[in-house]
Amino acid sequence: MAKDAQFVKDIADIETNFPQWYTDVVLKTQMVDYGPVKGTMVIRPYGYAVWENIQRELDKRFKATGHENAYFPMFIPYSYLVKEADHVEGFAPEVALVTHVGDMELPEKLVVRPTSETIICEMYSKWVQSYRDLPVLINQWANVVRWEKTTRPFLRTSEFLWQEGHTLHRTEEEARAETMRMLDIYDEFCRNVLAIPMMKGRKSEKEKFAGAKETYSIEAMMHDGKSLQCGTSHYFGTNFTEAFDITYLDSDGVRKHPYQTSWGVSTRLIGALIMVHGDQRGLCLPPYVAPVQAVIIPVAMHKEGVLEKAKELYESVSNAGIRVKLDDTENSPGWKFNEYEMKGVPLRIEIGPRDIEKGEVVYSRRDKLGEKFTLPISEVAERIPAILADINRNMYEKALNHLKTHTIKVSNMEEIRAAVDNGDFAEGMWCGCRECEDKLKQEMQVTTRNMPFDQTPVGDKCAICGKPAKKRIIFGRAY
RNA sequence: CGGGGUGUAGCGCAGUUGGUAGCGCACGUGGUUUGGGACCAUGGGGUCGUGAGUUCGAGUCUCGUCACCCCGACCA
Repeated sequence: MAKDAQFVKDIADIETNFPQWYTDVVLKTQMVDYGPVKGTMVIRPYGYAVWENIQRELDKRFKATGHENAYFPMFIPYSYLVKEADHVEGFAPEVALVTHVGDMELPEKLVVRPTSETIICEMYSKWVQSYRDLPVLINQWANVVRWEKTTRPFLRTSEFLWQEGHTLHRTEEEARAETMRMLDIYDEFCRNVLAIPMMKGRKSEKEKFAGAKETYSIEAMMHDGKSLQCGTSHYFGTNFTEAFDITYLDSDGVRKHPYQTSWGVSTRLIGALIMVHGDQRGLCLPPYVAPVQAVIIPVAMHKEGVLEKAKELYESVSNAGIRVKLDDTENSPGWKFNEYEMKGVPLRIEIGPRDIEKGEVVYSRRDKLGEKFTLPISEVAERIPAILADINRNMYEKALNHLKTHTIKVSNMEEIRAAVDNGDFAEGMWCGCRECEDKLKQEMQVTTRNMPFDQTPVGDKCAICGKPAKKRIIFGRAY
C-alpha cells in the first residue's frame, strides 16, 4: 500500500474518506466538471462517452420490446402539474419555474420538467381514442430539472439526463406486466453491461413515486455499503389517465381509462458504476460501457519498429470492433500505466522491443491489478472479446460477493443500527406502517430500500416495533 | 435551510508582526530519455472570490457578500 501511495497521492483514501474519493475521481478522470450554476454539472467527453454507451445498450433493449422514441417539450404549463394531487405535492418544492420572457411576465408560468408524466398524459389524451390505439409504448431521452438542496455530480444534480418510458395499456394485467418487464430489463442491463448486481423489489408507500400506485426499484450497494436507487418502474393504474381524462372506446362499446406505467434510469447510473467498481487507483470501468476498452502502450517507442508494430496492432484490434486507443504521446510508459488505471480502462496492452522479438504482447487487466499476462501478437484481436467478457464477469462476481457478504439478517433496532454502521444492508421484517419508517429515518438515517420479490419470511415480528410483521424488506442508508 | 470548512496562476498549495506575490505540478521551446507517474536548460502565465472599511501601505486586519466542498433535513 505504501507503494501505491506515491501513485494515488491526489485521490483521497477510499476506505476512510469515500465522499472525497468520489469527488476526486470524477474530477481527475475528467468524467465531469462543475457547471457555473449551483448544482449543475458538465459531463465531459470521457463521462459522456459512458452515457452514450449506456444509451445505446438500453435503447437496443427498449426497441426490442416494442418501444419507440419520441421527444416532448421541456416547458410544461403549470396547470398540468397541478392535475394529479400527489404528483404536484411531490414535485412542486423542487420545480424550476419560468415566469418571464425578457421584461414581459408570462400569462401562465411554465414548469421546467422534473419528469414528463403530465405533458405526456395531456398529449396521450388527444392521441388515444380506441382500444386499437393501445398499447402506447413511448420512450424519451431527455434532460430534467429538479432543484435539489444537496447535489453531487451524477448522483444528484439540478439538471440530469435520463430516459423515461411512458406506456398506456388496455388492461391492468398488461400494464403490470410492462412494469415488471422494464424492471427486469434494467436488472439484466445492469448485470450484463454494468457488471452491477441489483436488488429488485417494491418500494414502500413512503418511498414510492408521487402519483404512482406502486413503485419498483433496482438498488445497488456502493463500496461504502450505502444504497443507490438506480432505476425505477412505476405502475400507475389509472391515477393519471383519470386526472388527465385519457379515455378510449373499448371493443365492448364502453369508454374506459387505460392503465399506465412509467420507468426511468438516469446519468446516476454512471455514479453507481464509479462507486461500485472503483478502487484506490480510481475508476474501474465495466468493459461494455468503457469509452476505451483497451489501450495500447508502446514501450521504447522510438526504437526499431516499435511504433509501426503498435500501429499494426491498433489496426487489427480496431478492426475487430474493439474501442481501442494507441497512446503514442511522449509521456513515459509508467505515467501512462497510472493514467489509464486511474481512468479505469479495462485492458492495457504493452508492446516493446522485447515483446516484438518474442512475437507477443504483455497485457494487464484493470480488475486484476498487479498481474501481467502475455499473448501472441497474432492472437490479440481475436482474444480480446473473451477477455473483456471475463473482466465483466469477474467485476460482477466481486460486486455480488460484496453485496452478499454485506447483507445481514436483522430482527431488531439494535441489529439494524449495527448493520448499517458497519456498511451493511439490513434485511428483516416490517409491519408495514409509516410510523416505523419515520422512526428509523429519524433515529438512524436509515430508510427502507425495497421489498424483494422473494417474500419468504425471515422472522415474524417487525424489526422496528415488534408487532406482527407483514413484509420482508431491506433497510439501509442511501445516497 | 442548519453545522463545519475552503476561496491566492489551469490544478494542488505556501505566504511570518500589514511592507516588491511565491512553490510544486501542468503548459511553451531546445535537447537527452522511455518495461510502473524520466531529466537538464529555458520561457510564459496573477484584478489574491467579491464589495466596503481601517492604514502612508491590505493576500494578511474589520464588517458585509458570493461561490464551492463536507456533514444533516428533502430527493433519481
